[in-house]
Amino acid sequence: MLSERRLEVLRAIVQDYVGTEEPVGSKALTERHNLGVSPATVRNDMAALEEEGFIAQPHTSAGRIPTDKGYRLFVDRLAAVKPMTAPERRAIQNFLEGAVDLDDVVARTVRLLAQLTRQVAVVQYPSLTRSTVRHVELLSLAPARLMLVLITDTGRVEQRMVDCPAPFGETSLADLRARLNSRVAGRRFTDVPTLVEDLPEAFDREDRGTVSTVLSTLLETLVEENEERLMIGGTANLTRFGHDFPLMIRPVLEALEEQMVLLKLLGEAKDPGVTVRIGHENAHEGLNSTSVVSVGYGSGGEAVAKLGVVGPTRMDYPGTMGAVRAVARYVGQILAES
Amino acid sequence: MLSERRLEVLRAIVQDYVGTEEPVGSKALTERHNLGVSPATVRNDMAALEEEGFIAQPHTSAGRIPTDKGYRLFVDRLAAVKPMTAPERRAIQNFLEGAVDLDDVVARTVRLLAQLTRQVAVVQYPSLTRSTVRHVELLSLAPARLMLVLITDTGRVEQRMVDCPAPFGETSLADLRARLNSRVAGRRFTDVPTLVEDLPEAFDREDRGTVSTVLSTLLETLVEENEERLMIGGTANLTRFGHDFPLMIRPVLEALEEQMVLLKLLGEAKDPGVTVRIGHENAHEGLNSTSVVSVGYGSGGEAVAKLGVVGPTRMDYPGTMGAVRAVARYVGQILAES
DNA sequence: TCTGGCACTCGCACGCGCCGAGTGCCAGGA
DNA sequence: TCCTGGCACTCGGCGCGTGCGAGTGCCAGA
Repeated sequence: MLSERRLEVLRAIVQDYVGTEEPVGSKALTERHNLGVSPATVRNDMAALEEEGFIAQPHTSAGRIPTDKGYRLFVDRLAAVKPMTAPERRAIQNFLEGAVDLDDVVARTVRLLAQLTRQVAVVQYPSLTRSTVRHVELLSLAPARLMLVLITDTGRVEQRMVDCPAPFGETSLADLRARLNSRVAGRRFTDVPTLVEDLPEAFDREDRGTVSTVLSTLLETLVEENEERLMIGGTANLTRFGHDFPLMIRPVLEALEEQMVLLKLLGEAKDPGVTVRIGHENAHEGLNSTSVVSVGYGSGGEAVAKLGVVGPTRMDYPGTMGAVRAVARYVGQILAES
Repeated sequence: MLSERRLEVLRAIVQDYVGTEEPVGSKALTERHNLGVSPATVRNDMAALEEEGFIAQPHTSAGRIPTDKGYRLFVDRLAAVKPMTAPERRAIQNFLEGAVDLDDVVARTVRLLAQLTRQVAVVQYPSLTRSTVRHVELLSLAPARLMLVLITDTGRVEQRMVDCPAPFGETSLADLRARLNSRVAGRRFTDVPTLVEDLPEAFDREDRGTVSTVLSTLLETLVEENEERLMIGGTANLTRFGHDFPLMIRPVLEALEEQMVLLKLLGEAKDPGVTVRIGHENAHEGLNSTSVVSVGYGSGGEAVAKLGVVGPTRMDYPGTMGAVRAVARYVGQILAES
């Protein structure tokens, strides 16, 4: 129903508005893009686009700006993901390769994403529930006090204190450690509960309490949504939001401080590729004037976590999507190596 | 040289300005505080205070606002740290007690501080170099690939990958693990280098390369300023900075993103009690219009790290100092228990 | 040394008018 | 049928002048 030219006009509006941050009028459009028609024609097209809800006027007698619906159409049908250039790809790789441990990988990824996209970057730590167990370690700190250390194949390490109901001998400890590891090492975390179910039965009556306590601590660690962690960065980029930003920036900062909000935000994107949520498509009210570009990453083919950026709806979608996708790819590689 | 009343006037100015965020004039001062003198007298005092550089006028014929020097005098001589109330103290304790591991303690502390002070909170992880070793763990991931896990008495856990120059047997590994722990467990990290110096000599020639590699990885982990980590939160509070904030907020956000800047900021405060750095006293330019209130915390008497808040120079110093001190105290307790 | 009085300053809010970018509509032409 | 040039209209932004009021400095008198 929308003619080819009208789509072209929409694309031109989005591109100009993203560049100039100012409402774009019919005359400016014809001057900067050779659409082959006069401003008057463009005006008619604009009226039609406005009728359909793809663009809007901030005030009468101003230029047009894209609506969320307009950006949606642009992303879905008018824009191609812009691939990174070779030097950019090399830079990404170099930057990530120096990482010394998982925290470092995540921290570097956040900084990298923030720099590349000039937006706020969010990186989720590899999910425990979607990883496999590399090793479980038990340390005796005091006669009735243990430390449980959990290590995943993605390099993530979690530790928990365990207060035992009764003192636990060094031999029992070694036994438990060995049995635990032989059962769960290399297995997926989601399988752990059933794998250790009958473990207490292998121990003396007096040790069973402690073994159960250790196991329940282990299982608690895996409870979804407790185990998720993430890191954000590049919040200084929010200051480039626009001239009217003082009122925009606060709800965004507030939303970014809520782990739950961000996790939901990333979690909602089920798409295997890059997902874009524009303006009001985001459930959280504070993020109604932002877009979220996210993608899963993982060491193998499977995604173990998500990463993405949060920026104004008026953003360079092709470039941002390209950067996000590229970074996710390289982070996956780095994790596979470690 | 400054009479008692003039100090009283300064105190009144600081208090009013902190409350109203607006320059305060002589008339308003006499109305809100019973100084026992007329506005005209206060005006003379103000002129004197301005002469000495404690207060300033934003423009001719406006009220006065305190200068950095004025705040400094206020903090040093006119203000007492405001202790937390009993319910507040209970709330702090309750909030921190639910923490499940060190990351959680730090995360909760950041949120707590940000909420209590309504400012940006910064919490440094317990320094490795100022902690003692609880345990060193070595795991074999592949024939020539180890994972080194370092656990401190404050609950901090660091892990590193080690690529061995030669395959390393399971018995050698157990041997190294045992020797390493018997030497360093319970010792201060700063002593570790000398304690492990001659360790390679106890091993067969073929294993020495690997042992050395492990040790140098261990030592690298301890290099100061690489090993420091921190967490920040409450950046949304920056939006309460003032009406002129758009230009203020960016450099602050940028400074907060630089780990190094923050570490220096906290590191500079050598005072055993609460330290306050006001405005231009902060070396970093972006923080010239902010004040930093920080204090050391630790499980015992000794500080293992710092925490604090960053806010506008126009802040409630007594209250902020009280909150920071109280939180530090409770975090110390929590760490001592774990 | 403090106080009341007084003239002065100056930032700010308000109202006004101009300018110009941008629009919608319409009649004429391909 | 679709495009184009022309035209009248709208309205936000900007510069300017004005009045107001909070606040000041200074001075003479208690």
